[in-house]
Amino acid sequence: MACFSGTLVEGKSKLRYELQAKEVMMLTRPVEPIPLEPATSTEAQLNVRLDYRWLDVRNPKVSAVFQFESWLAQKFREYFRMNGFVEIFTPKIVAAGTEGGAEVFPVIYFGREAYLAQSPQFYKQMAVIAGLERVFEIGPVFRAEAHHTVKHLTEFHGLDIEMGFIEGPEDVMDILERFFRYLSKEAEGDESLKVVRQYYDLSLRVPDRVPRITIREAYEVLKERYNKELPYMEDLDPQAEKYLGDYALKEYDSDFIFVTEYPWKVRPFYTMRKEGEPEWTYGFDLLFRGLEIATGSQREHRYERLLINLRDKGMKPDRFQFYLNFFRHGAPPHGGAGLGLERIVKQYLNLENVREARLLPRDPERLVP
RNA sequence: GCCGCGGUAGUACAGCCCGGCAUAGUAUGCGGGCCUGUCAAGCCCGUGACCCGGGUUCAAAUCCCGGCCGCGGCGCCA
Repeated sequence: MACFSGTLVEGKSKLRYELQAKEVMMLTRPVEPIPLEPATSTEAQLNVRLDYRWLDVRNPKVSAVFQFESWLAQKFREYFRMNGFVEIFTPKIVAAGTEGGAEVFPVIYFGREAYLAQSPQFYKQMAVIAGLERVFEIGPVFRAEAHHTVKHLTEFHGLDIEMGFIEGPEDVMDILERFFRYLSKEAEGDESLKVVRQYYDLSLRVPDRVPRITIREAYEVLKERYNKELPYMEDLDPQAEKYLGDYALKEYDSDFIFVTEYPWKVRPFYTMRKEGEPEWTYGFDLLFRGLEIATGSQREHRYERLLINLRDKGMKPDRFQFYLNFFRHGAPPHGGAGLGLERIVKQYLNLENVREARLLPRDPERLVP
């Protein structure tokens, strides 16, 4: 690595300029030839690039991803603070997983069993109940699922929001929708994104009204337009998500679509069930170009109902007593959502793999560098 | 976790199906040279590899088994 100083003059080279060096300072001398050429690093396979990430990211096209990610996180913070949300910082070492399932990483905490937080879910709700009213957090989340896909990481960054005194899940969707509209507008003119724009198309289709369809409507659309039949009351599969992304684009000129009123059986116990139709919920997903980037819902804020929900899920209330306690002294109607930072970046920049949107990705096999 | 495909120089590929006909090929990189205001390009020379462990066979990069790793899909999910 070296530092050159001199005069930049016009030259005959491809770049049209050349530096007439007056001084060359050798900063450090490599101990071996470079294994990955920064200028062409993206021609190598992703796993090789990740092995030599410090070289790969010297490629301006790669570094642009992280400049954009930094910008995006900043805009998230900016937008929600602007709207009265308070940034919170919740523990990542926790006593229980959100659903109490096996998808958490166990850690030994002074001889006791603890886990790496798979979401700030419980604590952001607590913060709302505590009177912070509207909160958000940007923080790491951990998932111990052995996924081998282009959209899963075992460690990623969650963009979480939670808001109190809502009228319904629409309030949460409204603000998410507005956030992406804001993002799109900001991305258009931002000078700091100049380099990023050289490599990536930053235009976003966010119509005045982002489509919202119930999952029951989605079943119909899938069946009629795409000849894709999903079992009733089941979750969308990846192909279905892609179809719905296509549907949103063609029918609404939108990169986004909300799918609402998910079945109770595929949603966590803290989700509020639909009034009069307890088999359905006020839970929704947000699809961005056919990929789930956010999950949200109105939460159940009534203590007795939470107990019923837990029982219906076959879960032991005592394991979640610390969480249930939050609701013992009154809780406002509230709701929120969790978004995946890397997934948003992946979809926004049309990257092929979420790993590209993470400086040092962790997956079931990769632990270094 | 399950299924499919794969693992050959620093990198990207070919060869493997039909085992010996290979001193394992090509491109690029790297080292040197020629050429040339410089760089790049072009040309020449050189450098450097069969994932690991078993098995089959006279003979394995090539066939079989196991492991590890990689890619993708699924389940699941942000």
